[in-house]
Amino acid sequence: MGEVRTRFAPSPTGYMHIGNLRTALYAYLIAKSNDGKFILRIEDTDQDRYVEGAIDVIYNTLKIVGIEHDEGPDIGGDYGPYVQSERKAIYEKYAKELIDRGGAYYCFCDKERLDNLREQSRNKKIPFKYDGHCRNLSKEEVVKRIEAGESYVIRQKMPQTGTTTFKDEVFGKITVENSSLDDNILIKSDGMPTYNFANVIDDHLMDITHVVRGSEYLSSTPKYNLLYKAFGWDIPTYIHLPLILREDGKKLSKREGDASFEDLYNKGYLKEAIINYIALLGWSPGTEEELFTLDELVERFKIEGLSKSPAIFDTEKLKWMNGEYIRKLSLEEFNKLATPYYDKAIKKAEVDYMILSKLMHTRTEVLSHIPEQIDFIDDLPDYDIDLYIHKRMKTTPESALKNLKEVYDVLEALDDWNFDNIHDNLMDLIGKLGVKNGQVLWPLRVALSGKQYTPGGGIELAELLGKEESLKRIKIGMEKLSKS
RNA sequence: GGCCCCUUGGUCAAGUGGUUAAGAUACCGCCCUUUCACGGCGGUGACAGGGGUUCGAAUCCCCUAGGGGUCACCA
Repeated sequence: MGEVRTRFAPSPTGYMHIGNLRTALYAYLIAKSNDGKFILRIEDTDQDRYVEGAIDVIYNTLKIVGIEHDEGPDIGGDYGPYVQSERKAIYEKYAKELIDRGGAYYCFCDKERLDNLREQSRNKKIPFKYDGHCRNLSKEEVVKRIEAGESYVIRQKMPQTGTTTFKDEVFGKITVENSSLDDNILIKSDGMPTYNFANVIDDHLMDITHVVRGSEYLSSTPKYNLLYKAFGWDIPTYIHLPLILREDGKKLSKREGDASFEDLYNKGYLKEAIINYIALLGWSPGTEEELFTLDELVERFKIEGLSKSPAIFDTEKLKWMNGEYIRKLSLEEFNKLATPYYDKAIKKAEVDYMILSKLMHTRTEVLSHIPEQIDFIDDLPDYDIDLYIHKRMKTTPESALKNLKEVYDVLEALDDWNFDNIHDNLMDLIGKLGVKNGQVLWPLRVALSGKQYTPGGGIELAELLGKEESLKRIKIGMEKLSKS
């Protein structure tokens, strides 16, 4: 076999949802794991759906995640142009050839007639199929009507008997009755090809060896096969991918599912985690490992590892995996990524972000969750003194008040405000009082944060908030407690 | 509805005729511990159902059920 060539052929809708990205990933992996080429082709034959800037979304996403194409509209290649709207003349030529070969025909049926047909089949409760009205027009009549300026499309002429079988690498052999195949439109009345035609022409002309796409194309693949046959072309290796479903089992939709790469990325999921996670939706390395970089995926990827059944996109697991990637970051890297989120939550207080990052690093699964975890830094929330009661710690409002006073005095006397100093002095106090750590530290943590859970304990928070603010908050705590 | 496809714990999944049916996540418990988190240890939980084939079936065949895809001058 020659060089493996795969392609990712999105239509520019301005939106890269997770399923599309995964298709791109797999196409890339199949090419790269075979030292092949990965091509980007833009399928923009639907002019009504033109979206400004949509192609940039595609470029940007691929660039961010590191899926680099070897050929494409932006970088060229030997098989261009890589934008379908620029290949109009090519499709036209092949459509004519196909007509000559008897695999297609001109059709002059207008929308009204078609709608009528559709209405009829709906009433009869049978699936709509073009009735072949124009299938056998004479050449003369066709010429005459075209010259008269009648609008036309070109339809594929499906065999009316027999079956068509094709082999898919993941789904195996699939056979359908030719009679169930509709005479699809190949060239629209605006002269543009439909996907049904363009994908076959382009895949052939661009020497695509492995066609990778979602399983929603499974049912139209026989038609494409017939096209290849009509032209006498080699049929590529088909690799249809199982769908990715939403948590409720429905197909991903951009309306509700919100599972676009962009959304996830903006929410604070790391690109490495997203790629790693979606790689595992529908593919398994066959081992127990599950953390892979893109390069490692290239190394491990095998078509045999693809599964047939659809996978549900599970945010919980993505979260966990994102946490894994965050924990792998160095403190400095984490700090850098977290800073914008700190800025969002901290407007007034002056805190050392590196100290904060030490606390947040193992406590962050998704970056966007950072602000709510540190919302107490700017403003001490108005909390209930019940917070001072901790069963296991055996703290009560009374003991809390007593120990808070002790803490206040110790901390107030501290000149050098750093973790070790705070720690040692507080521990001394605890020793002197002869109580458990929690007796002192729990009330301190509550007084400083006013929250039930915080990143870090009393000592860490004291260091973070600084002497002045810490003392102020402890005082507030004592006041609350003595009032009760 | 026709056609096509799919079906192992809540989720992702290994498994290709003989296994105590992996692992991960989630959940629960214990340990660590100044809360939480991290980390460590342990636990609950699955072959959709029914028929075959076979000495033996999660693995092969059939039926049923459930789910999905597709039936456009969209891709």
